[in-house]
Amino acid sequence: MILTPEFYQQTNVVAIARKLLGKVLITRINGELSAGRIVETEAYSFKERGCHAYNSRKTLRNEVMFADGGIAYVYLCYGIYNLFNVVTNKAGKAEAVLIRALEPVAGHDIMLKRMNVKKLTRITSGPGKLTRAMGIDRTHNGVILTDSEIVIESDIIITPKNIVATTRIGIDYAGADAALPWRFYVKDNEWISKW
DNA sequence: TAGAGGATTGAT
DNA sequence: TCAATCCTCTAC
Repeated sequence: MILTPEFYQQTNVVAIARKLLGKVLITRINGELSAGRIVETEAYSFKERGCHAYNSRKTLRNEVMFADGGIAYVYLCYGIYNLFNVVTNKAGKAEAVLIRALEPVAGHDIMLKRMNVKKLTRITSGPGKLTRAMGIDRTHNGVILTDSEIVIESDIIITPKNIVATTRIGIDYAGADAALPWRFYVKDNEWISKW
């Protein structure tokens, strides 16, 4: 079942980041279907420095974060990688969940082709890599995740004891907020970005 | 309008 | 440890 706008518009982005573990991200780009189970996420909120929209600072890039939850926020990082986020909360409350790793469940051949590799080895283990494998790029910024080329469906439930909470990656500039335990991943899963 | 830097990755 | 690479934001 496709996740509803109500799911995305809950007001606790950290809770949503936890619940997204086990869900399945599905893309149908140019008619090519691929899907992956979400095994690693990070939460970002306008309330803390790690977030592009810290202090509700609105720019051309992060504008979609200020819309109602349930759409994609895709942006270019380091000039090379597209990073895929799910916008959450209500309009005006800029929060999002970064999808950091997937476990491929369908469309393996398409992913291998997009990555230009032959073997299915950790091709979705990292935020920059999974967007390439799934065919996501900046043209998908702002698409509706409940009805578009990109959707997320509910699937298995990850029980709390199988969820690991730790600090986020690559946000040293965020000062004290870099210590927030807002990164979540499925325990012992071989597809997470780092362990 | 120029300059600095980044929610990363893979090779050295 | 370091370069690739280019868009975005900030300051002048």
